Amino acid sequence: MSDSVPESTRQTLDRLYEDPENRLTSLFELAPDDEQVDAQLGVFKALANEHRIRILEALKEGELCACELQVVLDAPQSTVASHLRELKDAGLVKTRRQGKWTYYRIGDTAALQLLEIAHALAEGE
Amino acid sequence: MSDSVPESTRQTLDRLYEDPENRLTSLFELAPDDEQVDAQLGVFKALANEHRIRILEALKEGELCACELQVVLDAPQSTVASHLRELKDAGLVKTRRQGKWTYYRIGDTAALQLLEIAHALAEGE
DNA sequence: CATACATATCGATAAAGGCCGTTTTAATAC
DNA sequence: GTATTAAAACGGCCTTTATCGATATGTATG
Repeated sequence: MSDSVPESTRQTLDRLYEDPENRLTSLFELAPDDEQVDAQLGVFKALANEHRIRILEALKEGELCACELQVVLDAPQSTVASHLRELKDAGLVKTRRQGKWTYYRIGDTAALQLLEIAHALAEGE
Repeated sequence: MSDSVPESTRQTLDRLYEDPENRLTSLFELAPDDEQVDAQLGVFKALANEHRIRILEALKEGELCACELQVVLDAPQSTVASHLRELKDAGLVKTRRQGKWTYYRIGDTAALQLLEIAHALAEGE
């Protein structure tokens, strides 16, 4: 495995550690597998937008249809629709169709936990 | 307050509810204040990147210097440095300078909670 | 002082994401 | 069937973010 390590890196590590070979190995072991990172990334990307955060906050109190969310966000229909699509794709909201209305609700309480923890974390700074 | 509501919205709500005026009011109350959303947004933006997630995962086990994180990420020095800057600005990591090395560590255990919850959430899909 | 090296910042380019008017689909009522 | 309305998808334009070589800054050592 150490064949893939550039010489410059090896030299750096040589200077830093008694046992560079061992340290190198443990550094590589710190990398989580791609699937896990991709999964986490999908969730955080879905949350990394003001409109989408506002949608989830609004849905705390219960389900709302897309047209109501347009009022909450004060944004055009197509804009709101695309954000709802992203939240749904990420599994953060679920939908229920009733007649011509589509109702959105929180898909997993973990989504609310994320919002709360992020809020608390930012407060603490 | 209802002066700021477009006529089209009012008409939609008229069709939907017995007491549209009341419903409109409660819809507006669903909006959290800008500061809270900004704070949450800052956290999620910082987490919405594969390299930055990998950095935090690597720091789970303890502090690492920037040069070690270059090995973990297998990315150029300037790229890693800019991600570290973002994580620091977001309060997700803290730094300690020792000689010419800068050591990075998790700034708040809430950061690790976010990673875990996001992972679990995505698994459940 | 000069040199070496770790890290930080700058800046140009490339990639990704967001916005929103328009169009299409789907459900309902007549 | 037509008309109406909610929601979804399309597509062009624009803004934001990411990348990474080059340069600057900071910190040791001789």
